[in-house]
Amino acid sequence: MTPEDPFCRLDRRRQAIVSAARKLFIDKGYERATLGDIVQQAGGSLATIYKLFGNKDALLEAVVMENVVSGEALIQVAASLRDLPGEALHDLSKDLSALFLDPEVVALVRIVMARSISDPNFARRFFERTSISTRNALERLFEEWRQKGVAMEGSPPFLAEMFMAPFVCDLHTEAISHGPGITYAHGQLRDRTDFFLKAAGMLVDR
Amino acid sequence: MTPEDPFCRLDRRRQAIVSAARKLFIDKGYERATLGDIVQQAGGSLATIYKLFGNKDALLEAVVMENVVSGEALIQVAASLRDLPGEALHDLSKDLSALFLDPEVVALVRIVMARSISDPNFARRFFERTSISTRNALERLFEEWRQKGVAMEGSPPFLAEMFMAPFVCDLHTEAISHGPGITYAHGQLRDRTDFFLKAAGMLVDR
DNA sequence: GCGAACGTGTAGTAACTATTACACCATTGT
DNA sequence: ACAATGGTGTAATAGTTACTACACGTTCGC
Repeated sequence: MTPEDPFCRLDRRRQAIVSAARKLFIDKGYERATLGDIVQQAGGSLATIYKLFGNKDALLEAVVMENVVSGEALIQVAASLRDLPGEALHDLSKDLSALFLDPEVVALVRIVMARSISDPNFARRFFERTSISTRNALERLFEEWRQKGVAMEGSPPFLAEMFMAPFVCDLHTEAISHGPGITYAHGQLRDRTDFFLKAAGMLVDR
Repeated sequence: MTPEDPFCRLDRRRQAIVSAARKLFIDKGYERATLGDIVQQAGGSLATIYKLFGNKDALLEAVVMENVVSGEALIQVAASLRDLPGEALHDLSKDLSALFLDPEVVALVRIVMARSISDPNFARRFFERTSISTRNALERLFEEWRQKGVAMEGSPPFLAEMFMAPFVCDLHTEAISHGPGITYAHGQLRDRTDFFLKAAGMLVDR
C-alpha cells in the first residue's frame, strides 16, 4: 500500500519545494518571493527547507540549475536528421527560437540577470551551461561540416556567433520588454536563416 | 560671490542624489541599495529625497530615465559623414558596439531587467527609449537609402533587425556573464559588418 | 540684519524577513 | 504495538528597511 518512490517523502517534499519556489521566483523575483510564500504554496514546513537547502541562496541555485536547458541536444538532432546543412539550419532555427522564447526560460534569465549583480559567478555558471554550451555545439557542427567539404566563408566560431545572435537578441528583447511573447511572421525564421546562409556562402544556388 | 546655477541648492542636491543613487543601484542592485546608503554617499538628508522624489521607485525612475541613451544620434552622424552605405555601416558598428558595451549601460540593463519582474511597464518604457528607438532610426536610414536607389535585399525592418542583432547579443552576454568586458579581436567588427553587407546584397563587388 | 522659506539631522515607527529553536504528530522498521 | 526517525507547525529572534515627524540650523530676498 506504499508504492512510494524509493526516495520516499523527503524527495517528494524537495520536488514540491523546488517547484513552488520556481513559480514564486518567476512571478515575484528572487528578493520579493519570501520563504513564507514558498512554504505556503509548497505545503510542508519551513524547517524542511532549511534541512534540505540550508538557506535561500542555495534554494535558488537548486531551482535554476535543475531547470537549465542547453540547445546542445537540439543541434545534434537537427544535424542527424538532415543531410544538407541548409536544411539542418532551417530546422534548428525553429527549435532554437522555441527554446529561447519559452516563457520559463525567459523568466529564468530575468532572475539570473538580476542575481548577477550580487553574485556574478552564479550568473556566469548559468550562462555557461546554457548559451555557451549551445554555441560550442554549433561551432563543432560547423567544423564537422567544413571537414566534410561543405563550402563556407568564415571560421566556425564566427559563424556560430552570427547564427545565434538573432535568437539571443529575441531572448533579450523578450526578457526586458516583458511583452506578450514574440510571434514570428510567416517565413520570418526562414528569411533569417537564408540571410545567414547567403552571407556564409552556404546557400546552394537560387 | 554666489555664481550658483539659477536652480540653486535644490538642484545640486538633486543631482548629487541621483548620481549617488545611480552608483549604488549599479553596484548593489535596486533592492539591496538602501536609502540610507544613498544619503550617506550623497550627503544631505533623507527628508530631501522624499521631498524631491516621493519614494524609492520614483528615484529609480529618475536615475534610469536621466541616463537613457539611444543610438539614434550615432546613426544620424554616421549617415551624414559617409556617402557610401557600406562605409557608414562600418562606422556605425564601431559606435554602436561602444555604446552597447559601455559598462554603465550594461549595468543599467541589468537593473531594469531585474525590475521588469515587478514593474513590466517601467522596463518596456526603458526598452522603447533605447533599443527600439535605435532600431527605428536604423530602419528609417535603410528606407532612405532604398529610395536613393541603393540596392538591398530585404525590407528595412528586417535589415535593421539583422544588423543590430549581434550588438544586442553582445550586450546581453555582457550583462548576464558579468565578464571583464568584451574586447573585439582585430577586424572582428569589420567581419561582422561585411557579413551583413554580403547577405543584404549591399557589398560593392570584390 | 530679519524673517521666511528651505534643507538638514536625528529619532522613531511599523512592517517585514531570513534564520533558529523546539515541542508535536506521523510514518516506519521491527 | 513501540520506539525512533523524520517532517510539521508555531513561535521567537534579530536585523533590516522604507517611510514619517519634527526641531534645529542655514540660506536668501529684501
